[in-house]
Amino acid sequence: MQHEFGGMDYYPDLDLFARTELFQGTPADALRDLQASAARKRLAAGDILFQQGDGTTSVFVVIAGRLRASQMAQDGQQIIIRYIGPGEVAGYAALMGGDTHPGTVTAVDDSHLIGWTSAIVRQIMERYPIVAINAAALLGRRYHEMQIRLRELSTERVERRIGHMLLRLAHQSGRRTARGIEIAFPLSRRDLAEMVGTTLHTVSRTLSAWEERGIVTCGRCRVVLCKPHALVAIADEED
Amino acid sequence: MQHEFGGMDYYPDLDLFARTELFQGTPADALRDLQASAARKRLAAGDILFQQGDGTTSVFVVIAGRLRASQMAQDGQQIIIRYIGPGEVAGYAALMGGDTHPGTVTAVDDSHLIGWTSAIVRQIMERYPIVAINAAALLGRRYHEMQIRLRELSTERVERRIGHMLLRLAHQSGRRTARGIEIAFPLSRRDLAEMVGTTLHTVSRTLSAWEERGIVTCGRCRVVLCKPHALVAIADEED
DNA sequence: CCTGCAATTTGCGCCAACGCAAACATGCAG
DNA sequence: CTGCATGTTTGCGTTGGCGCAAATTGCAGG
Repeated sequence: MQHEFGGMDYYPDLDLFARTELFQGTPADALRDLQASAARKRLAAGDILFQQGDGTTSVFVVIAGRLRASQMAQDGQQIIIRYIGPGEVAGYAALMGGDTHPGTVTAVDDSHLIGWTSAIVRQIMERYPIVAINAAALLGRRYHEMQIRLRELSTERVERRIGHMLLRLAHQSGRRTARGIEIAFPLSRRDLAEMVGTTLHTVSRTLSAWEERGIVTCGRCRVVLCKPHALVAIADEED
Repeated sequence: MQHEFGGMDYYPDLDLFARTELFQGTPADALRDLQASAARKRLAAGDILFQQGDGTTSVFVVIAGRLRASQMAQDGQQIIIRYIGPGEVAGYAALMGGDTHPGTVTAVDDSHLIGWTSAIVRQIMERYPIVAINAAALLGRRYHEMQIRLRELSTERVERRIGHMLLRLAHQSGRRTARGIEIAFPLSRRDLAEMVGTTLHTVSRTLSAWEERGIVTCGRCRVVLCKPHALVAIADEED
């Protein structure tokens, strides 16, 4: 629904490159430099890109596929921070000069990425301020997203939170189908629960109730929004 | 406990300036440029710097005092995002090219700030990449903070969340006193509740219980941690 | 010193959602 | 085709902490 990054191109062309959230607006010669110093990486669904606590070695830009960023506490409880799609950055720690990755990033679909080491990224940002400015913009957007989620989690009931999250996911990576808007990557009840701060049981019950009312259709790791407007009503109605 | 920004200096000297999270590492001539284009601002406790939804006009750096950043939903429910102290940035939207402020910022103590318009900030970041890099770093740190709070809010009980938050606040702006570490700005039960996602009633009950055990001492809008180690135990103990 | 507002404390009833448990689907491996 | 692992549904008892209400305390302004 957002950018289109041309399927499975393994060697992305400059044009595609220039539409990336980190590199948009970068002059063409800089893009060529960048491409020269980039490392390509393929991941199969389920593969781990890096783990929480790992030393920060690189920043990655997603060319195709989708990944999940998650945070874990010592006791094993984990939450999902966000899903990362084409054009977006994975491994922001290297952008901000952090020395370890604050979360784990896992591929949820087969994915293609390109990466740069922290040192190179730093040089690039010093030479081409637009890249540093883009980095600030992208981190600012994510910070803002988190503020909103924190507010939702603090003040809203579970049903409404699930509604908001599905709408957000549909917006980020929904795919129009005959039955409605489908979340375009495998999303289990547990995943959804770990995004909105509840249990898979509660998510399951909620989705069942919605399915009864024809608002959604779901299968194993699949959710299709049949009546998005009804979801909006649930998520935003006064009361 | 963190930086010291020399009390009430209204015209901060370059040295102080250079210890700011946004400008550290900036060359001296740039700092002089910056100072020339800055606008000074004083706020009394309770004054509003800007409100959620306002058009983004400026970024501010706190020289002295303390402010509170909050987020409000349509229904009036609000949460506190964070407290902003000396050396920190208020109004990050202008750093990331946003066109409206995503939250409201209010002074909780008499405060001194210096500010730059979005346009000037943009120019500065283009001319001195270190400033853009610092902006990315600072937004990254806040993003990371939010991830941790989101995880706590998702997975931990209220008592533990209150414990973590008090420890965090003490770390950011604690002041050693005879009785223990005092949170160095007015913090009501309601404020604490809006930071950890609960009600002022629950906060009050929790603090009362802790006061009984000698872990904290509190008054009206005051909290002193008498036994920080006991709080750490509550916040981090297994189980 | 008095008055009034705002912050705090505390009691009590209730319910949304959790936790556990058990049955049931679905898709992949062999 | 069959079995297994993983995901999903659903029932049921429990409870943390919310919501309401009322009493109390502390601070500021007159």
